[in-house]
Amino acid sequence: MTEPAARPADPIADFASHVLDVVDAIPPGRVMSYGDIAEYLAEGPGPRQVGRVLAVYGSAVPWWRVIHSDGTPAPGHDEAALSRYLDEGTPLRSARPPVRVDMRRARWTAAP
DNA sequence: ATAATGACGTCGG
DNA sequence: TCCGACGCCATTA
Repeated sequence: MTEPAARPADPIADFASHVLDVVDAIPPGRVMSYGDIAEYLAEGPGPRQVGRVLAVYGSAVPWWRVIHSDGTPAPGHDEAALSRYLDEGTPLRSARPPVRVDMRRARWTAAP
């Protein structure tokens, strides 16, 4: 091999990859919280890092299906998110600011 | 190396 | 219901 050294495993990139994969698997009309995803991956550093991944790579996945544990969408994107929710028929507890998804009904578990 | 920041979550007032 | 304080942890200044 002409590689200078074994490619250093990038735990961060690996984590990000898994996060994006999970988000992409959330069906329309359903949502997961940052904490849910962190818990599902179970080896991730925590919910905040899930948020970081979405802040950077979120444009490539259905980011509006990832919200806070209290049902409120990502800060600064509540307007765009609401539009998606209405379109997907996501159960809402409040369709007017503060926009809130009905977590009890909309919460999705990354079922295999 | 220490401090501040951030697409979080939980608790107390 | 709304807001602030803490704890958490990678990234940035």
